[in-house]
Amino acid sequence: MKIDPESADYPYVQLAAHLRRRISSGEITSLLPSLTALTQETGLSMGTVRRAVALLIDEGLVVTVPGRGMFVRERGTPRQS
Amino acid sequence: MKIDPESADYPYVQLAAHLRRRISSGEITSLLPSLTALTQETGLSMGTVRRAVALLIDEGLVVTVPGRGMFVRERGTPRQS
DNA sequence: CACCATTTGTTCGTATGTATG
DNA sequence: GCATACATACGAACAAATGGT
Repeated sequence: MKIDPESADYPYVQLAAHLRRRISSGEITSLLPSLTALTQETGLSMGTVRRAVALLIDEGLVVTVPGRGMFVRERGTPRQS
Repeated sequence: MKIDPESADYPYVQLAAHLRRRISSGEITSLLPSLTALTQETGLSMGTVRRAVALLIDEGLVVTVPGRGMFVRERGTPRQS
């Protein structure tokens, strides 16, 4: 993914929007790329990637499982397993 | 304030709870201590203090104004000025 | 059982940007 | 221009959970 530092939107907002699109388009169905994978894809730092994901978690779109990964939350599933 | 590293709660959770109490008790009425003041009071880093405040912002309890400070949101006031 | 690789979660210190006065 | 204060980002470290060897 390309992050544009010149954009009016902050990188973490851009990445969140990008992931939102990849999810709603069906490109990502269950398991999201790991944090480290996303840092490499984007060139962003881990903290910034984490922050973008935090937005999706707040939106109830994604759930995370320590040691496992980050998953697209299924419809009608509790936010926290 | 005292942050207990041995506590089960994370420091940012402890601080958020502490500020919530100081607000609901009426000890803090409008202007909160600045981020730097809170870092000194608590011994936490700026990022961690910011994170605790972010919780209160999400709860609609606090609003921030760059260059001004952080304020207790009045009832019936929009979250973002 | 122990060990280890992977992954998420938190924190730190610092730097830079932006808004206010 | 300058000082204050919030906002974002970076890189690094450490912990905890999971799953496989």
